Amino acid sequence: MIQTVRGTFDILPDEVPRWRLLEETARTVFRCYGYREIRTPIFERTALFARSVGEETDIVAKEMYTFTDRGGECLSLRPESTASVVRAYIQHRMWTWGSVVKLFYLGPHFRYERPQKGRFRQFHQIGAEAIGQNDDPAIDAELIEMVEEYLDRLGVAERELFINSVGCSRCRPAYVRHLKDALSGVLSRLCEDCQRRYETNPLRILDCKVEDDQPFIERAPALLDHLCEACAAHFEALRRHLEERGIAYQVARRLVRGLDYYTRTAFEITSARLGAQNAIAGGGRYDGLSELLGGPPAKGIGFALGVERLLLALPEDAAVTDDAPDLYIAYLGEAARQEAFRVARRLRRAGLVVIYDFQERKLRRLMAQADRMKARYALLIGEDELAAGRYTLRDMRTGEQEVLSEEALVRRLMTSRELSASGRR
RNA sequence: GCGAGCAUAGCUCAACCCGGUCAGAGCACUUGACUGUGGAUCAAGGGGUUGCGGGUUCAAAUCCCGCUGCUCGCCCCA
Repeated sequence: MIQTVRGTFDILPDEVPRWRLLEETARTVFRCYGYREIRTPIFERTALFARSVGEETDIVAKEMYTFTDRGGECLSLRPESTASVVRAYIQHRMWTWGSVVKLFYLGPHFRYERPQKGRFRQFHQIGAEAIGQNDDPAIDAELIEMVEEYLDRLGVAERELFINSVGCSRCRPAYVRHLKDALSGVLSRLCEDCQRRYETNPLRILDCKVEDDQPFIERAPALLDHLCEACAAHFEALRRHLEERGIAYQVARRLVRGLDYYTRTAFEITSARLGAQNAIAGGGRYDGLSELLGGPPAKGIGFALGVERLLLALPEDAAVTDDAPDLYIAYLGEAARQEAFRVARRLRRAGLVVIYDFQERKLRRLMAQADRMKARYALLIGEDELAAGRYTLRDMRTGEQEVLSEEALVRRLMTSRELSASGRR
C-alpha cells in the first residue's frame, strides 16, 4: 500500500478546524496591523535560496528538495519564504507602493530533515515581512507586538519572548574575530560540534547546549557589548518601544539566528508546552537582503511561525468541528426518497447543511445516525407525510415534533438563528 | 548524518519476560431484540498472512538476525 512519504501527513477533516482557526486568526490580526497577504510560488530557482539563506547553512547545504526540471533549470521547493517575499518586492518594484510594504504569507514549506516532534519535511509556516527604506525600531516592536497579539488571541500559554541584536555588516565581522580569538585558547576543550562551528559559523557556538561548554561560552565576549554605535542605539530604542507597549521580554545575549541574512534585531518565542523543538516563532531584521538579491537598498524585518508547533501549544478546546448538519432527512420508501432529494436541494440552495442516507434503512437507524452526526433537526418523510403533503420536523435537542407544509418548513428553518444560513456563513 | 525505543483488528491496547490454552478486549462499523422515531442496554456478525524476510524449535505474536517503517532525542531550525 502506498502511504504518505516520510515527514508528511494528511490533515483529516476533524483536524481541519484547528488549522483554519490558526489561518483565519492570522489573517484577521495581521490585517489590523496593515499587513496584506502575498502568495509566492512553492518552488523557485535554487540560486535564490543559496544566495539569501546562505550556501553554508544546513538548510541549503543538505536540506533542500532540489531538482532539475525538463528545461534544465535548477529549482528548489521553498525551505522558507523570506527570500521569496524579498524577491517579489524587487521583481514588482514594491518600493513604489510606499515607504514600508507590509506583507504576510502562510503555507507549506519543505526541508529534508529527520522528522521528530514538531518537525516535518513538509511543514507549514505563517510569517510576515515589513520591507522598505525605513528601519525604525518601532517597526520591529510593532511586528513583535503583532505576533504576541496573535498568540494571545489563540490562547497559547507558557510563552517567553527573547530578543537580541546580532549587529550589522560593519560590527559583526569584528566581533566574530574577537570571539574566535577569545575561544582559540580553549578550542580543544569544547565539544566536537563547537569545534566545527568555530570554522563554519562561530556565532552558533553561543547557542551550544552542551553542559561542559557553558563555562567557556559564559566567559566569551558577548555580541551586545561589541555592537557599533548605530546598532547599539537601534537595540536600545527597540527595548524602549517594547516596554512602552507593555511587552515582556528577556534579553538573550546568546540568541543568534541560523540564516545568514539576519542583522540587528533577532527574536524568538518559545513555549514550554512543546518539547525539544521549543521555538514556536522566530524572526529578525535583514537589512542587506534586497541588495544581496540584486535589488535596491532596502531594510526589512520579518518573522516566521511554525504551524505544527503552534498546534502542539494550542489549547485542546481551541476549535470544534462545525460541520454538523442543520437537517437530517429520514425518508421511507422510493417515492419519499425522491421527495427528500427535492427538499434537500431547495434547502441547500438556501445555504443549509442537509444530509440524508442513500440506503434504505429502518427509521430507528436513521434517527440514530442523525443523532450521531449531531444534526440539529430531523425531517421525516414517509407514507403519512406523502399522503398529507406535510412533513414531520423533529427538534433533535428537545424531541419536539411538528407537522409542517413545505413552505412553513422552509420559513421555519430559514428564520432559525442557530442554523448555517443565518449564522456562520 | 548519529543515538535510543517501538511495530498485534479502522482506532486504543492485552497476550511477549517464563515459546504450546483455535490471536483477545474496549471503541467504531453492520444486524437483531424494538412493524414509523436518536442518545441506554443486551446479543450476534464482518474485519488480523501478529510490519516484511530469514533462522532456532516438534511448536514462534512470543527467542535470534537482517530489512523497512514510525516515535523520541542529537544536529539544525519555525
